[in-house]
Order: sequence, then structure tokens, then C-alpha cells
Amino acid sequence: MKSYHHGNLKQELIDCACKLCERDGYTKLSIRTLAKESGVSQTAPYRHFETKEALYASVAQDGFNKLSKAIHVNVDKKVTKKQIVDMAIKYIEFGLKNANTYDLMFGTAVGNFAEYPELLESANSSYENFRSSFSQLANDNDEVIAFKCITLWSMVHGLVGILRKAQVVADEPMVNPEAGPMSSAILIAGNLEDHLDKVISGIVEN
Amino acid sequence: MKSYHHGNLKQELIDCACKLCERDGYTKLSIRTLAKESGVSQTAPYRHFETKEALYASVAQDGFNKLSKAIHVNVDKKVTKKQIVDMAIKYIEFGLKNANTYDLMFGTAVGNFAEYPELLESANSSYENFRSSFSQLANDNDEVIAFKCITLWSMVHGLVGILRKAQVVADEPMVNPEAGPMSSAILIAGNLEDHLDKVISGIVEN
DNA sequence: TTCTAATGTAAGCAGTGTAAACATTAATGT
DNA sequence: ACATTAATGTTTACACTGCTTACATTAGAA
Repeated sequence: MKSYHHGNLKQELIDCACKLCERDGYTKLSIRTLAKESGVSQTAPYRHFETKEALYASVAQDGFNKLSKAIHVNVDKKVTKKQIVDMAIKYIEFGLKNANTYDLMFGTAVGNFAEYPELLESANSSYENFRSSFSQLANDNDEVIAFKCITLWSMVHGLVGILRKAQVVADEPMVNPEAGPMSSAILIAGNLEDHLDKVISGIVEN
Repeated sequence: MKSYHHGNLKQELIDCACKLCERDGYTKLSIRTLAKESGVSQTAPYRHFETKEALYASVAQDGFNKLSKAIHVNVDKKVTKKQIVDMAIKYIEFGLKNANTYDLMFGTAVGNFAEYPELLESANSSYENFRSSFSQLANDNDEVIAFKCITLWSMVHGLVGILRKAQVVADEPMVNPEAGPMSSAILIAGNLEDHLDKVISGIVEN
């Protein structure tokens, strides 16, 4: 019954790759199993992705699109500090709940975003979401906004990394007793919102 | 002339792996080439490392030891804010100059540090270096110290990630014109010290 | 309806991690 | 001093990987 041509292979490969990357980590992903999963020959994916990295790029792009949605907050007129805190929390939650995908997005799996214009565009857009919301918070000039924005962005990005090494579980923030190096992160995980509120206050009112 | 037993294989494998991981990224490292490089059969490394991950763990451990040295500052009596800024800069420089090793240390290549006690110890020690210096900066209780410390640690850790995506070149901070998403980072790269001074001031005096 | 480009398959290469069986030698106990 | 054992090396082999090349089918444009 199935025809020679699949019809929607590219998208199906991406969808499947996203699932598998998130479930097992992108290093475990193989093009061959991906092909098998889609009921197609092992070299068929190469008609849609020149290399494995190109496939990674598509998965990463999907990740940035999801991130954009995840951190989106509805704003009428002017954003509030609470909304920025919300954004930060949502960002961190995204990073923790989609740890493997987040790795793909910010790690070295895709060496140079510029080689994948669609990925670059999605990544740009995620950042722009963040920046433009932030820019409404105070009457600063562009340079100051950039400064504050990078400060916060680094902060949340860094927290994702640190909290993960502290073995925080995604669903209900909780720390492995054998967490080790970053065990002070426990103090934050419990009251992430308070923490962010303080930090963001510090950044904004400065 | 060479004897059947190598004599110092384990350390030589680690040293070689460190070099290759930093040069080409850990994903490019293969146990076989590593063995060849050391003039030994392709399965010999398995006498010293149960799996490839175990080898990664050793490289990561070495990375943490180097990080500890890199961020060390000589303190007599009480640390100054300038010294903390220095530490932060050195941390960031380490992350940028040893980007691939840094990846190995903070990425997912080694899933669970607890499985490699020596690695865990080294990682702990790096963090403790950071924390103990920081704790001398003000008369805060432990919780406040932990809060401030994690804030800064996340900050510099995040900056390493962000600055790399902004294509900053290690030697002389400079941004690729096609940097893309994080292009605001340009503003920081030029005057990283000023940036950190501001941020750290914000964290400390709060 | 014909031609071409897009999309699929089959076979195969070079390289990988790692397991199993065996070889050599250093260390140890008597 | 010598036999035994544990550590450390080699050989061979398996199942898997990314990717190339040559060929097959078919959808859509001329």
C-alpha cells in the first residue's frame, strides 16, 4: 500500500529526531534508526539533510521556536517586572524540562549557526523576544538595555547549566542529596522565583 | 626496543586525550586513534578506562583542576572586589580559551559525575575555590553568601555560553560581524571588565 | 506525453565502541 | 629462588555508525 515516495519524509524525520534527541540525548541519535523508524531506507534521509549536523540544525531550530513560545508573555502596553521574572522562570523551566534539546541548541553539536540560515533566524527571534520585552521595562538607551539584557540572559542561561549539574529534577525542583559541587543551588531551586526577583530587581534598578 | 608493557599508558592516554579534545572537540576523539597515538593496540585503553565516558571523565577532571588553577587569586587576609572581578574574568577567559574542554566539563558528555568520584572531587574543589573567596567579601550569613555566589557563578558560566555563540575570538575579544542572535554581546566583549565590575557591585552591595 | 528533477533504494567503504580469548610480564607469597 | 597471580598488553571479531556511489521510481513542468 505504501508508495515509493513517502510524501512528508523531511518533516517526519525532524519530528522523530526531536523526540529521540530529547529522550536519549542527541549523541544517541543515528540516522539509520531514524530512517527505520520512518519505514524508509537508511540512506533516504540524505535526500533531505546533507549531513547529520544539518539534521541537528533542524532539531535545534525547532527547539528555538519552542523556546520562543515558552517564554512568551502577553503584554499590554508596558511590560512589568513580574512579567520579566515570569519570562526568566519559563526560560529556566524550558531549559530544565528539555535538557537534551537545550544542549543541542547551546552546545557544540551545531558548529556554526550561520551555515543554517533558518536556524539562525529562529535563534535570533528567540533572543529578540527576550530583548524587546526587556527593553520596555525602563527608559534606557540602547546600550544600557543591551547591557541589562545580556546580564539577565547570561544569568538564566547560566542557571540552567548550574541547576542541571546540581541534579535538579525538572517536574518538582528537588535536589539529589549527592548533588555535589553545586549543592548550594539547593537554596535557589526551592525558591527560584524569589531568587530571580531579587536578581532582576538588582539589574533593573541600577 | 619498546617493551611489551608501556609503563605509563594511563597518564599518556589522558594527556593525549586532553590535547585532542581541546583541539578537535570531544566528539571527534576516538579511542582507536588515541591508542595509535600512544603506539599501543586499539583495545589497550580498555585496561584503564572501562568506557569512553570514563575517559571523558578523566579529561573533564583535568579540566576542573586547570580551572581551579586559572581562577586562583592570591589573597592576604581579605579578598577585595577587584580580586573577585579578576576571578570572574579569569573564569570567562578559561571558558573561552578552552572552549571544547569547557564543553566536556559542563555538557552532557559525562552523564553523572557521581559515577566518577575523582571527577566529582575536582569539580567540588573548583566550586569551593570560587565560593570561599567570595564568602570573604562581606559579612553575610551562609545563605546570603550562597545566594550571591550562585548568582555570580551562573552569570559567568552563562556569559561563557553567550559570548561563544556570539563568536567571540579568544585571544583578542572581537565579534564576528555575522554574529547573529547574541550580537548585543559585542557591547560587553569590548569592556568585559567594566561589565563585570558593575554586575559584581550589584551583587555584592545588596 | 515526454523529460527532468526530486526522491527513493541497494550495496559497500572506512571508521567506531567494545567484548572475548589469549599473551606477556610485573608483583607477590612462600 | 621460584611458582602463582594479577595487571596489562594483543588479536580477532561483532554490530553499528556516517556517508558515497550507482541505480530505480515517480511527480511535476515543458
